[in-house]
Amino acid sequence: MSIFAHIFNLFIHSMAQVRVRFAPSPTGPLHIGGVKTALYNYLFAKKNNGNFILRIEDTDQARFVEGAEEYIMESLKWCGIIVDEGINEGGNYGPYRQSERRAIYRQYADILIDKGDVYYAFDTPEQLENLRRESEKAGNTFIYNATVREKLSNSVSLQENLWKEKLEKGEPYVLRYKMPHNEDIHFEDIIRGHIVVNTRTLDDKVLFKSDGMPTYHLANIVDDHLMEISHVIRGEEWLPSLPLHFMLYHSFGWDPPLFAHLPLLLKPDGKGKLSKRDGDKMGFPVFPLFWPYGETAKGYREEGYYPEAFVNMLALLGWNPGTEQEIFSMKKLIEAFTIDRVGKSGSRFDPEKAKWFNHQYLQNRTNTQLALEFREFLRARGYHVDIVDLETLVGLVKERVSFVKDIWEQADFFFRAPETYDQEVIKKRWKEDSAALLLELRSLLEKINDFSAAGTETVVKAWIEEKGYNTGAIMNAFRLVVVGTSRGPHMFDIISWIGKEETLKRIDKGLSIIGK
RNA sequence: GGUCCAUUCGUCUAGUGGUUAGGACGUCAGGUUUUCAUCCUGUUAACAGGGGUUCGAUUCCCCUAUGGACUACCA
Repeated sequence: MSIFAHIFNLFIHSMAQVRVRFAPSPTGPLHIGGVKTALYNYLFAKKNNGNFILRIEDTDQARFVEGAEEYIMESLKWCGIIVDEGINEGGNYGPYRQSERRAIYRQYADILIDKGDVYYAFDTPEQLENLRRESEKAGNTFIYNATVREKLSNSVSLQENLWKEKLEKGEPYVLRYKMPHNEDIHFEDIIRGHIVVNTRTLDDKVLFKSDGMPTYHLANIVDDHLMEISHVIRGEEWLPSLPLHFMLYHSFGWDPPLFAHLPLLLKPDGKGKLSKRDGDKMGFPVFPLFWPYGETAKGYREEGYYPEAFVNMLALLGWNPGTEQEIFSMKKLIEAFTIDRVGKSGSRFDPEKAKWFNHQYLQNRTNTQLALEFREFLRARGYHVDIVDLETLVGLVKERVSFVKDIWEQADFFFRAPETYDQEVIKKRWKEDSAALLLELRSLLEKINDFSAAGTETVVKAWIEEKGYNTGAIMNAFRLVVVGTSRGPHMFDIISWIGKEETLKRIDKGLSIIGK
C-alpha cells in the first residue's frame, strides 16, 4: 500500500463509526493481560463514541471450559467495562458466539476455494507430526508451504479425480490457505508502524478444521468484517499472524480494519510473559476474580482491590497520558486515552505499585463508606459494631492501610484485649517503675467522667506535668498493656473508643501478667 | 533454529538533534509522632554496546547483544 493509499485509508476509517471488539476464548479465567486488552479497547471505543463488542471465540471445542464465559463477563462488569453488543446484550451483528456462527464460516471458506486461494488437505495429524519430527532431527523446521505442498496429500498436489474421490468417500480434510511463495507483504500497525514480511517464511495455515469448525484466523477475519469492526486492538502475540490476516482480507476483497497490537504484560522479576505461576509464587493475583473451578486461582476482587484502582493500575501499565497525573477514574481515562500514547515495549507487572493505587483510592473513600465495608468484614468474624463507632475507628486507622482487610490488622486490639504481650517491647519499654506508674494512672483514669479522647488526654497530660513524669515512659507502658505491643493510633483515641471499663480491665490484666 | 517485535533509573514511564535527562513506585536518610504506620522533606539510580550521519547524538541510520512473541486441525 502506498503512503497515500494508507493516509486515505486512515481518513476513511476516521469518518466511519468506531467499532471494536474484545474476543476472548472461554478456555479458563481471564488473565489480567486480557483485561488490559479489553480495557484499552473499551477506552478507545468510548473516547471515539464507538461501540465495544464482546465476541466469544469458542471454535476450539476441546478447550472449552465451563464457567469461563460467565467469568469473562463478570470480570468486565466488575471493572466497569460496559459491553454494548455481545452474547448477553444482543445487537444487530449477532450471534456473538462463534460456535453459533459455524454455517457462516463455511460459506466464506467456499468463496476462497472457488477463488483458488484455499485448498483441501488430507494429511492426517499423525503424518504431519512425523514430518515435523523428522525435520527437527535434521535440524530444520517443517513448514507446510509452497515448497512442500506439492509433495503432500492435498487438492493442489493430487489429480483432480483423486482428491474429489477422497471428498466423496468422506475422508477427513482441512482447508488450507495457499500462501504465495515469495512475496513481500507490507502492512501497517498503529502502534508499530510499517512492517514487511516475506511469504516464504509463512505457512499454509489451516483455516477450516476437520471437525467442521473454522480456526481463529478464518473466523476472526470473517467476523470482524461482518461485524464491521473498525479497529482491531489485541495482544502482541497476534502480530506474527497479521500478514496472514492481511492476505485473507485481500483474498476476500475486503478493506481491512486498522490494527493495533498491544505489548504484553511481563513477569515482575526475571523474564517472560506474566503467568498464573508467577502470581502463585510471588503472592499476587494474575486474575481479576477468584476462579473456583479445578485448579483455583486468586482474584484481585477477593484480595480486596477496588475495581477503580485495579483498572487505573492496568491502564497506566503500557499507556500514559503525557502528564504527571496518575489517578484516573474510568471517565477520566476515557477522556485522556489516545492510542498513540500506548508504549511499544512489554511492561513488567509491579505488585507494589498495584497496592499503592489501592491505597490512593482507599484514602479517597469517606469514613462512612469504609465503615460500611469494614462492617461486612467484621460480620464475617462475628463482630457486630455500631456503624458510628466504626466510622470513628476507620478514621483513626485509614491512612495507614491499603486494603479494608488491613484495617483489622491495624485495629484488632480495639475489639479484643491482648492475649499476649510483645516480649521485645517489654524488654525495651517496661521499666522498674512502670507498674507503679500504671497503677497511679489507673486510679486517675477511674475518676475521669469525660472519657473522650480530649477529656482523658487533658487530665493525663496535666497529671504527668504536675508530677514531672516522662510522657514516653508512661505512654509506652500504657500502650503495652492496652494494645499488647508498640503500634496503633494515638493512645487516647484508643481508650476513648474501647471505654473506661475495658481500659481499666486491660491495665489490670497487663499488670498481673507482665508483673511487678 | 527461523520470522517478527522491542530496548531510558531496580520497576512503570516522560522527553529532546544542544536538557542539571523529568515524574511515580520502590530503596535509603532525616523530620513529625507517646509506639507502629501514615505523612513531609531529601536521597538514590537510567539513555544496552559498537559503528556511522552531524559542529553536536539518548534522540536519525546500520550492526551486535539482550529480551519477548510466534513457529498446532489453540486461540
